[in-house]
Amino acid sequence: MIAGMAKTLPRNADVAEQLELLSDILELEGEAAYRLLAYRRAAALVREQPGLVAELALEGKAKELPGIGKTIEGKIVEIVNEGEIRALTKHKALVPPDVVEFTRLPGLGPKTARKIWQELGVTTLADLKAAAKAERLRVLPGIGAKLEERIVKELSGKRKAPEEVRPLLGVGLPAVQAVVTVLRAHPAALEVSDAGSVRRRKETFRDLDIIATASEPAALTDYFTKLRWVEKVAAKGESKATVVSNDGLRFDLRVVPAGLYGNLLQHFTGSKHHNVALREDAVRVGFSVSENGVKDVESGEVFKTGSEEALYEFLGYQYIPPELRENLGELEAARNGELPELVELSDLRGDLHAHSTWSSDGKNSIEEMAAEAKSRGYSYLAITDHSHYLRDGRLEAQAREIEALNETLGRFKLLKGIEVNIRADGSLDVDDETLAGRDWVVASLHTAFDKNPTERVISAMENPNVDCIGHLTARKINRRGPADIDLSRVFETALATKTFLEINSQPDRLDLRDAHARAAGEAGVLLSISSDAHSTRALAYPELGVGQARRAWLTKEQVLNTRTWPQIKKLLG
DNA sequence: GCCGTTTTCGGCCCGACTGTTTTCAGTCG
Repeated sequence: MIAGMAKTLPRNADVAEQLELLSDILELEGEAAYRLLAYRRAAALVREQPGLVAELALEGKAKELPGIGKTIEGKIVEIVNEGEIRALTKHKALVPPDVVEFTRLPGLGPKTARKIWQELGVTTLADLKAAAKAERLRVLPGIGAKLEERIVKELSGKRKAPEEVRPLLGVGLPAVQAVVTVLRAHPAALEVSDAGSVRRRKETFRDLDIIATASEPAALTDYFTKLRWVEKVAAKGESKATVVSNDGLRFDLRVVPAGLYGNLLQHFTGSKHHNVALREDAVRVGFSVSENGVKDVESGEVFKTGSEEALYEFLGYQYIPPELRENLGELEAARNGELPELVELSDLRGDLHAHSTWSSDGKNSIEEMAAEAKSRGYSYLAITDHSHYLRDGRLEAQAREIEALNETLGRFKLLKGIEVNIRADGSLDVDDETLAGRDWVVASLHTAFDKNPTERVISAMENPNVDCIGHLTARKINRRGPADIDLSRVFETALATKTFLEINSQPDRLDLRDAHARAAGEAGVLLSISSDAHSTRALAYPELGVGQARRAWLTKEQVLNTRTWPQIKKLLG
């Protein structure tokens, strides 16, 4: 690329999408499965990278990522130079676009879609529905009345939203924790745990998984389906049930034999990619791993365990915390005994981003916020009300209130903070002299997210009064995508200017997100985990932020507010 | 197409469920 040439590189999501589409199309053409698997793995990997994989590909460094080789790297370069993978352009012309859509229908996979297309000449969704209605699909071997019926039903329903909305962790986590608590109290229950993506603290989820052992499995399952908030029982057997709650959340309970609890908890915690990689590793040393145990292929002996820890140990790994189980390097690190000791919620000593009624959207007074922070065991709380509500002498009045309260709070300290806006031109909406009088200054983007966001953040960091950047990309999960921030430049500037970055714990922000926070940590940037609370209740949000920090492989040392306020002050220089 | 604590060639996770079948392929997680 020519130096200085402003060329917009494709986002990782776009690269991944092209790789996935290519594999879908090739599969419909009958291509060998393992090439497709390689594309799909590469796509999944690309999605989870913090930096632009396209940039790495241009430098010839994308193939250092496990799962990307010379060929796929070349395809990514094609996306940069020509907008699309050449093979994708070519093969798109060979397979009717609707045939790819066929496979999105539940129960209809690539093999069946291919047969319908090739042998019946059906190429559009409308034709497919008509053929199913006219019972013309059942002439094909392997297709019967049931599938025809299903196709008609699926295609008759109102068009589903193009992308399914996944509920937020902040909604699912308390919900699943409440159900786990209720089930544990049942006399038949022995062990009960959350599982699945929520246990891994992934930012959104599809359903909520619970694993249990019980003296009487049927009794526990039955109790589960009769809890008062259950609106619908979608499936129910002796040891497995699925229910939908009155707020639309899907809960899955599996009651498993005690002797297999470790194997099954591991299996149902996932992620899928982690489990696949773990099983591949095991195959190489002669073990076959499944939810039913670890089988020694040669002797036929099966290792079953009630403990997840024992399972990882048996396979030759350190115990891998659920938050790390994404096949992003944790297996290798665990094999070598190099996993980091992850930060925990109880490590937090204070909160550096919170609002009070001085911000018009705040629900509680400073006094109430302080009492709640104190009761959480914190030794400090930064009140960072929005700058625009603190004009015309209100800032001074607020400061006096904080000072007066500090007289009454013993060793607990309220910090005079402020959250300033980074304007569209990169300047701050509060003058330097005012900022210099505050203990703690957070600067955030709140508007014009597509207007030079990187430059604006950098110019804010270069102001010596700014201590921390709030919610860096300003995304709102399911509502607004992230601003296009050049992370490596931001990290570089953060280190040079001694500015911290935040993991904002608001359920719909979680910003920095996991991959970004991991990259920040690797770059040596310290991160604060803060609530951005606008009410006393929201001071509990850092549980979610700590989840993201753990997914980002962060240790206690890499998190700023595991320190006391005097220690932080020293770092501010 | 990718990759190596046997390997640069010859493998590539595992099982449950479903609908279609008389023994299994395809789909799903």
